[in-house]
Amino acid sequence: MGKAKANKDLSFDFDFLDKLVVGIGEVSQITGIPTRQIRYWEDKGIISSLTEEEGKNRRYNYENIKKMLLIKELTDEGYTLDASAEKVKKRMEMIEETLSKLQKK
Amino acid sequence: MGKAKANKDLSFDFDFLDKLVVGIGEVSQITGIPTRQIRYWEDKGIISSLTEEEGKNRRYNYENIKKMLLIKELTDEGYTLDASAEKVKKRMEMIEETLSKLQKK
DNA sequence: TTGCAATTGTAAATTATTTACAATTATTGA
DNA sequence: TCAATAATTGTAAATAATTTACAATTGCAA
Repeated sequence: MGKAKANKDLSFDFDFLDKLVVGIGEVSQITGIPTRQIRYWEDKGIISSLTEEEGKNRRYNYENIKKMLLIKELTDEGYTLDASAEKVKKRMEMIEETLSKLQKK
Repeated sequence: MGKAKANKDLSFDFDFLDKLVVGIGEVSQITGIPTRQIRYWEDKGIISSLTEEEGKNRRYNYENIKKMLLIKELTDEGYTLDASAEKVKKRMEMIEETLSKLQKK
């Protein structure tokens, strides 16, 4: 197997992450955050979902999920929810910057 | 922002992919393969899901999804379903090898 | 102990998925 | 061409998962 081929398969994962959209149950499984808590955070405006029409199931992309994981990290450390959300904003910007660089490559 | 920090955030994505488990609706959105077709492929034994109990909703991990995408690629090229499945086996091994190397790092 | 932040509980309605049976549409070799 | 097989698609009824809304509970700091 050539190294070039392996890299091709891998770089594709950034397209994959881009398409990745999952429901609240999956997010809960992935992050360990209860669905009830995810909805609460959304009610509070801390996070957001992609869902357009109300009544339809919530959909989250990679960025949303990443954000939840970061917030969870910080609240576990002892920060309040609002403080965590504030801090996460800055980290999110970093991540986006990193990802966009890698996508271009 | 330090480069080290960015790398840390990124390497975390391999853990993320590991935890990633999604339902059939999401897989359909991500891959563009209709849910009906995904179930058909599963019936035929071409792909598999993680679901243990029957009647419960199907769950797919990253490997499953990747496999579907590869099969779709090949059938679109004109290969039969069985031939595609055969070819994909080998490519899957490559991908796993690549991923496991990156996870260790 | 009061007030607020944060989380959790749950019922009824709705949305999404499952299974099972069947029909339809290519494709291929005789 | 035609028959056989591959591949996909349709759908109804049952079940699983999610939504919203109203409320209760828990934890913590002033």
